[in-house]
Amino acid sequence: MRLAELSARSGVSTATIKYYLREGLLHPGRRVTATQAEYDEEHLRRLRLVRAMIQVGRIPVNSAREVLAALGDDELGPGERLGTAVWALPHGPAPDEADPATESARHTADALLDRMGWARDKAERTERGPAYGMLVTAIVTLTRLGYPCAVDDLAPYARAVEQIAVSDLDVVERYATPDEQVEAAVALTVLYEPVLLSLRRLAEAEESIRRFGGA
Amino acid sequence: MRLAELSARSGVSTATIKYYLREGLLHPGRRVTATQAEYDEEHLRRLRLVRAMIQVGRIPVNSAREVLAALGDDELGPGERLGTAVWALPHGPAPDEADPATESARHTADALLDRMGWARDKAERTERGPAYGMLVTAIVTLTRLGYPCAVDDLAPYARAVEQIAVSDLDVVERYATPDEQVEAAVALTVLYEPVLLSLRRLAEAEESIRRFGGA
DNA sequence: CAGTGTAGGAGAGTGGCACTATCCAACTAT
DNA sequence: ATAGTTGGATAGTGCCACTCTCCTACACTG
Repeated sequence: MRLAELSARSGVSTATIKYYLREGLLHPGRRVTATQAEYDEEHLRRLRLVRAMIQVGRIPVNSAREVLAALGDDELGPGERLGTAVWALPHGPAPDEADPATESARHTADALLDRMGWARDKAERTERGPAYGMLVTAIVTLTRLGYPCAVDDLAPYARAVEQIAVSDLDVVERYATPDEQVEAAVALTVLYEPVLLSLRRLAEAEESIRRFGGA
Repeated sequence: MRLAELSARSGVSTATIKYYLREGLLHPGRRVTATQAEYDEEHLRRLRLVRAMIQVGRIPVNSAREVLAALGDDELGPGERLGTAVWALPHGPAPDEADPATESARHTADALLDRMGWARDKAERTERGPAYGMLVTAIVTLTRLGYPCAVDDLAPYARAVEQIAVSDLDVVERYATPDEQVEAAVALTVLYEPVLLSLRRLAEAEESIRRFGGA
């Protein structure tokens, strides 16, 4: 298929596809002549994943490129591919070590992880990815704003996401090959975030009405 | 306190504070002379909330202004204030009704809400806020990308967020006055989102290693 | 095979947004 | 007195995801 058809079938403008090609988010098509190229279903799938990451996941183009590079890196084993890809997913700023509040936030985070039995030692926590840093940063912010976030406040969240993780991995395991599993893991991590956030708001609205009544 | 001190105590540059004043995110200070104004603890608190919404919640300035307007609107009762504020929180595009996939996505969402016993009729679902639309849009995207999201795939998420909502509302109820409760509800909705997302990634990493082993 | 239209590559341009730099008149501290 | 600071107004900056323009090389049509 030609660029125009790729555009029609994906709903993405040709100009934007050209931009993605330039940015290295899409492999160039098979050159048919000096000025024409042929694209296939693989390009379409890739393009949809790119759109999902950028539009749904609000992932910057640079990060998306890194994620895709990790997904397609045949040098790495499945586990490394997944780790590298998820590592490249956007995460806020690392905690500010100069801020004394970071120290106690880290303490809170560690206490929570201990209680949950996750990532038992310090090395695992920092090496496993940026999520631990994201959590510490979030706790610092909450504390600075005067909102409570002791271990007891966070524990219900941790227990809830534990169930979610089980469900996520069940879905991933439905895929046959490691390659598919890795891609699915990245896609589902990103794509279920809006599901999670919107369901949380719905659940809050429901619970709020249950407690305080309508109006 | 003067603008410079407000800046020092909040860690926000004077230039940015001036920008927020201009944009109506902060009430102007009490004018002392023609060229000087006095700010108080209330301004500091408001400024921190603004920073949290914009930096942590990535809420656009325009939306933040609407949220703050709702919070401070004395014409409304507490329930309405909360509803209006949460409504103004950012949400992706509304579902594209022209797309036939929207129809079946809505069906999936409805089935999920029925199973959970949330927002029993159609009117409630659309009037309660944009979260229902967010959910439908997310389901459409997942389906288009070929990822499963039947009711059975979503139900674990819904059950998990149900627990989270209970915990959230427990926190809100710790606050004494309705005013504080409304502000806390908005702040916690926004500020716990990064906590939720980072914990989910940690839990996924943990579960992934549990199933597939390290490396 | 001429004519007309389209494909696709390259680079510059656009628009939105969250700031930020500059200027200036009015004030404050010494 | 005078040097520095304050705060308001305005214009500018930097980033980023596109998007527009131009141009040449083709591909169909008669």
